[in-house]
Amino acid sequence: MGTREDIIAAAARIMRDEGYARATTKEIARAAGYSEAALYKHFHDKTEIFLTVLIERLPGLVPLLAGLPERVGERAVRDNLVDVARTAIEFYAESFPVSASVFSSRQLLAAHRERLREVAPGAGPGRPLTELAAYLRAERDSGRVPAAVDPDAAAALLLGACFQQAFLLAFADERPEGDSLDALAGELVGTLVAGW
Amino acid sequence: MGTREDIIAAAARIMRDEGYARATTKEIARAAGYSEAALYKHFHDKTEIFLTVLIERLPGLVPLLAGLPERVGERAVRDNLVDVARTAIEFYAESFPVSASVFSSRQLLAAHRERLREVAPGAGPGRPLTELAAYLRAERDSGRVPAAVDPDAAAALLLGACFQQAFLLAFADERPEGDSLDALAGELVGTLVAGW
DNA sequence: TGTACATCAGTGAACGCGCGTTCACTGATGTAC
DNA sequence: TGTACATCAGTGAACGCGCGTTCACTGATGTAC
Repeated sequence: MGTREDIIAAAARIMRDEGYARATTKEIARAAGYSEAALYKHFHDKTEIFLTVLIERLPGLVPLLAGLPERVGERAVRDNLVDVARTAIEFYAESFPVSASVFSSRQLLAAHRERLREVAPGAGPGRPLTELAAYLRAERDSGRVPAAVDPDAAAALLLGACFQQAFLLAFADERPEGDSLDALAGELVGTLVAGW
Repeated sequence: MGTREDIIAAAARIMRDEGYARATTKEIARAAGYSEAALYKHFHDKTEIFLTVLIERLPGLVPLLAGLPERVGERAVRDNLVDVARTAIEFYAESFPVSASVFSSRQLLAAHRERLREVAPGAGPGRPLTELAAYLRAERDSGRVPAAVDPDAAAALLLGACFQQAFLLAFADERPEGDSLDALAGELVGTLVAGW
């Protein structure tokens, strides 16, 4: 792992565990095992470190959702959705404290939006919804989901619930735990698809 | 409006419009029309100002949800839910940037949780879910919602979706706008209750 | 091969700045006699 | 009634601190001849 990666990893860990306010250049440098001055050999300023963490260290939901198209027609739709819900809750719970920091100033938010547009157009917090909706649409076309179901709204309901449940967990300073996580994912999906 | 209220209002406005990082004592004092020193006649420190804003200035969802019990058996359940969804999206969109700031440090989050427990036990970000679930349970008992519906999961789906949609709006720096807000609320509720 | 120079990751120490906070003070209002 | 004192909201100016950032420097590695 190179110096740059050390720095990003340290910054990500501090932001997640201690919060954005505690992620000072001094702390990041110390945790990474370099001098503060070294940070500036690899990044233009502190904002760049933060934005890099946001973009490079939080791919998270992409792997599972990218695999969804292959699951069309495989296993029960319901089981696929429970997988999605479980993963989404875990992902959001871990990333929430870091992502939320982007709202600490208007400029930071704007800079992040801009960066995202340059580096990974189409990505961003709305991406998972689009991908899940695409999966549901495909299943609907193949007849495994009723024609009347609105894929976008269904995706918004399920991922929205996961997002908020993760927020509530983070707020209470709890980690999503195995059994109750499975139960929660099952109940959300069960209720969503109750009429399908 | 007394000095204390002036200060809280100014702090709330700056936090919402500019972000937590910009809400310095200097800015708050200037916006409120007092000296910085005046802040310390009314609050112990800056954290207390912030926590007061969080607790006193964001009652938001309480009014509508408090009115829900009276609506049991009145109007269509679906229409009541659309009202809830519309209000919830607006509320979350406005409060998200401020609430998110609580994650900027672990201590701040802990202090807020503690404060909430002292001042308004039972309140907090999970409260709306509890209240909406109670409403759904009451409607279920009166036969207007199928017995098979899980009120907690249904409330989590609907309010979770509103919460995340508000996040997406805030992220894109957009305000929820009339027509599309109605449409969104309608689609979410329609999809949720499709099978009821 | 040795030698002279260039490059570059990384450092220790300092920098200025803006932050939250505190100080001694003012001036208006209330109170006792 | 006037007078002496207490109280208290609010101020201007300063404080120390920790922040992000920059500086001149080092020492290891690569390169040309």
